[in-house]
Amino acid sequence: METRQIRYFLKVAEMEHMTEAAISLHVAQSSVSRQISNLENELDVELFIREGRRVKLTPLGKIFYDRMKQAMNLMDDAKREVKEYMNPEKGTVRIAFPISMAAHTLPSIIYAFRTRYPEAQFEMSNALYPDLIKGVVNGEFNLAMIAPMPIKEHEKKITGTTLFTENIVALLPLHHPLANRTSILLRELKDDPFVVLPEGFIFRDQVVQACNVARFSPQVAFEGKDIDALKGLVSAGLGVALMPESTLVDNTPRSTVMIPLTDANLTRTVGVIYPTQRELLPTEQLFYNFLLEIYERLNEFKK
Amino acid sequence: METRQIRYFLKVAEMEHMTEAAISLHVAQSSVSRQISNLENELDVELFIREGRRVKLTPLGKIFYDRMKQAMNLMDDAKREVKEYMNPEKGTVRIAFPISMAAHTLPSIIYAFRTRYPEAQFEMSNALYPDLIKGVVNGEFNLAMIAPMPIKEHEKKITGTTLFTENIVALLPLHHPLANRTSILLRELKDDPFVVLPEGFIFRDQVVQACNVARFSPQVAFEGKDIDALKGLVSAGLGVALMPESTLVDNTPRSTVMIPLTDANLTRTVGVIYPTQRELLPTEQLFYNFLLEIYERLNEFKK
DNA sequence: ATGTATTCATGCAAAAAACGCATTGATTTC
DNA sequence: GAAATCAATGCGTTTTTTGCATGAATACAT
Repeated sequence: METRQIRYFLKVAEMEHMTEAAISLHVAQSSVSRQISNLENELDVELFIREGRRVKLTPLGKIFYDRMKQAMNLMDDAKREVKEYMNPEKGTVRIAFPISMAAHTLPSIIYAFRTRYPEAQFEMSNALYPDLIKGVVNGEFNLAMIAPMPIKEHEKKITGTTLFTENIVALLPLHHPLANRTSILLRELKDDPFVVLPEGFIFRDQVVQACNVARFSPQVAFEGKDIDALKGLVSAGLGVALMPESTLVDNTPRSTVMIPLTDANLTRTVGVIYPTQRELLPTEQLFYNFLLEIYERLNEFKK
Repeated sequence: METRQIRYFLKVAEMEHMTEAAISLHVAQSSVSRQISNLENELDVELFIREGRRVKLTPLGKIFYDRMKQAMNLMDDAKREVKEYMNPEKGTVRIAFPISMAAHTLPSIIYAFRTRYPEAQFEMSNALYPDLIKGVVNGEFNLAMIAPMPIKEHEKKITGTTLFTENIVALLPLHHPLANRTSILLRELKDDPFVVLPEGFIFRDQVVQACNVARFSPQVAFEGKDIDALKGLVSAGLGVALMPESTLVDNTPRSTVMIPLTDANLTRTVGVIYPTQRELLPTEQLFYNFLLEIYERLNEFKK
């Protein structure tokens, strides 16, 4: 069982297609086919079902995939750890975050971090809420920004810290009747069309729940698959939206206005998580400490 | 980073000797040397210090060793899991246990298990108390019998069940003044020479502590490095010993006599542990369930 | 101190493994 | 039913690994 075989296996499993996997791996299709075959021989097990011209993982193959994914992540991390050990400030931070932080929160953190450590590298990916947690648990990445902070249920496998609490605000088109107010109550929007994220996004659920607390069900007019899409929809006058305040800092779209909500508890907690079982890589540890330090000072300042 | 390199690396790290590692791996020394060198080149790091004709892990090498050990255990386990998936009853149970269970407890359990699953295989190893826990955590084995059951401190990483509670009894030479009694108090042995396990064995500490509870410090005459050695020492009349009852069942040595102790709480809990983070392999799961079932019935019967 | 025995690293040829190409047979698509 | 796509396989080529021989450095014994 050589890592080359495992790498080929993982790629084929993900693509469910040998030829494409071979292209993606920059080797001939025959090589991939043969290595997979060797692997199956060694394990004495069918990992793929050849149905017609497709290959799909068998149930057993899926189990094997999960295990190998984890093992390879472990090995890759170890490699990075060893390489970064001597000078962490030149290493790489691999971090994932929800789309809502892509525009402002993350960039400003990274900017600050790179001011102190100019040679640090970043690998970023965004993911939906459950995948952030899953990714941290199975080692796809070791750090994730997340909002809201997950609760007890995952406590055994992930550890984290709340960095700050931010307000949720309303974004209205400029010609909206309430656009001139300095603040509103959420319930005042009960008859407005809402633009929200699609099902599956945690922030959509938070919006709907907030409305329910304000004793109405939001009338969903449009769905946009990221925060910027929502902004566009509001900007076009197609509805109103709720957003975390940080996504609007320095970035309120044209023809819209941001209005604070005076409802109680209309906030979300933003934090960072990492796996309990594994240690952070040197550079990531540096970044994590940096995060805590920065936000501790910032929160202190707010008081 | 190929698994061949990692296997060579692990062996060299353990033996601190390339030539011996090569012999143990059934390859030429030059191959091992070359692969280690390749690995170091790829990682761009010194894994070993060449001091004279020895090789020792650098501090960084130690970190890498731990990571790789874990990764390889994961891969090996995955391989076994996949192979055993189809028919668990033909698979292998890898289990570790303290020496005190080597004579009676383990063999009788295994005998019973093999009566139901005649094709099951066993790989057994014994280890000191802390290594039992360490081994389960880092994946050297997935199951360990252990006594006493460890407490909270490791709760996050290991899970386990208490199987039964057994009495601790005294083993006396046949000509001992108390040898004809049907039971004694531990304190009656306060002036006797004791034979005990060496430092580092948990059961030694238990014995000493039990004596302290009986308000005396045992006078240690001899140390034997396993239970059978202790039995021999008692049999030769060199002292008295305390032992878990199960180690004497069907096996009281010649010229000795086993006497129950009437002190309260002179018992130890015997249990089985497995890692919280990983799932048991199919055959091991079978064995674990078997254990629970057997001892539940047995404990029921005792009442 | 000097010689001898070990031990790890390296050059080089042999063996083994992986690769790419071409082709086959099976299946899907139009 | 023809064309296209895909995975498997035979085969010659390339790459990698191995083993042997050797060299350099160190430890040990006398």
